Amino acid sequence: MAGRRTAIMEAAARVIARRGVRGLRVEELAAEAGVSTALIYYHFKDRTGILRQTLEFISDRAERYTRQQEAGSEPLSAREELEQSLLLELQDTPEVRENSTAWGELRASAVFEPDLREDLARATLVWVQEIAEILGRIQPMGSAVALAGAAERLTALLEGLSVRWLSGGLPLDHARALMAAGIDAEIARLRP
Amino acid sequence: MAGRRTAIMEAAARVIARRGVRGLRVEELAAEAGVSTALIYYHFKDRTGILRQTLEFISDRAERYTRQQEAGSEPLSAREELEQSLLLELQDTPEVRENSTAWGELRASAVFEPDLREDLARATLVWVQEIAEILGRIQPMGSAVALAGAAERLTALLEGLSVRWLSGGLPLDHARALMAAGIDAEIARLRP
DNA sequence: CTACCTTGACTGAATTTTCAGTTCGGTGCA
DNA sequence: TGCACCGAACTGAAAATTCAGTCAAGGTAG
Repeated sequence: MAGRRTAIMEAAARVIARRGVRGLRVEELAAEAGVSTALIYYHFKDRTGILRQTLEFISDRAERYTRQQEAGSEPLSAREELEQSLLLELQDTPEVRENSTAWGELRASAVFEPDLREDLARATLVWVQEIAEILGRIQPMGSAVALAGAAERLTALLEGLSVRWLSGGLPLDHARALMAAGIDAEIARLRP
Repeated sequence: MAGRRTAIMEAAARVIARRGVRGLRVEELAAEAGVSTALIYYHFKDRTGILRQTLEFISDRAERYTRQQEAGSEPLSAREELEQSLLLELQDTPEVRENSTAWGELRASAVFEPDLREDLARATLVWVQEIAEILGRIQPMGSAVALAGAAERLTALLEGLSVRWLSGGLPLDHARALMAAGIDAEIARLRP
């Protein structure tokens, strides 16, 4: 039902999280997906095709994923929503780790592969706008430019902290504390 | 006099900036350094060795490079020094681009290669402490913890903005403006 | 002085390894 | 009948790594 094609991309996301884009071996991918290598070439043109499609898949998934809000419990304040949304990416669960790692790889790869930039820019824009919108609810009198700026900084900060965490230089709880303080600083800055 | 060994690492930094850690081919490196591939193996154990040593080389160079201060002109205020030091990394000169790109690659690679982590952590620590020290001169009554936190955030933010710039998603002047505002926010946060 | 050795830097040309990508006979199933 | 798929061998090329030696500088015994 999920479709083998999708299963392959899901597996690719896991392998990328484990080995990196450069470290993805199509044989390992086949094993991870429980599929023959031949099938991979049946569904995708070549390795680059796998990568392109998977990275697109990842960025789509990342968009959906941040939007996983309201689950029946009491509605959050805008401030809580902001914290939740940003701190969501700093958790040591397989799912988050996989997504953050893959996202980091996507960013890093885009430095050398212009092909990837468009998707990346689009996904980033959506994300930034989402954060800006929440910030707008916290500080309704903030100018659009100021809100957008704060959102860009917060998301960039999160990415920066995230790589440090994933590359072993920053314990998770410390990263979370830093992020929380960053949110404070930006919100404080929005009121004159 | 510079020594072939050093020349190889300099060439490696250039190749990494051009192709990424992932894209470094030892044959291309040899060509770039004007040297035979065999010489590379004479000086370095293997490809991983080249990377390890080069990345150490890059981080040393980056330290020196940020410290390029007092050049006869009037002494800067601590605030100016902070801005200069951080915005230095957001410039479109070949040298800065090369260093930033290579540094970003180092970070990204460390996610998958634990070998690289130690050097990276050490270099990051030195950098953070340098920034914390400058912040301490701006806000002498700030607690050490608060100063360190602000320094960690500012450096992480810079890294985050830097990859976005290098991956084409963020125009340089905008990145600089965001960074400057981030500095403001952190300094404001340091005074109670 | 000189013939002989040693050593470190270096090279060109293999050799070996690693992968992407292909092919093909065959299976299950709708 | 044809689509989705397996599996496993195979090809070809790109890369990494090694090898057998050259060359120059310096030392040293006779």
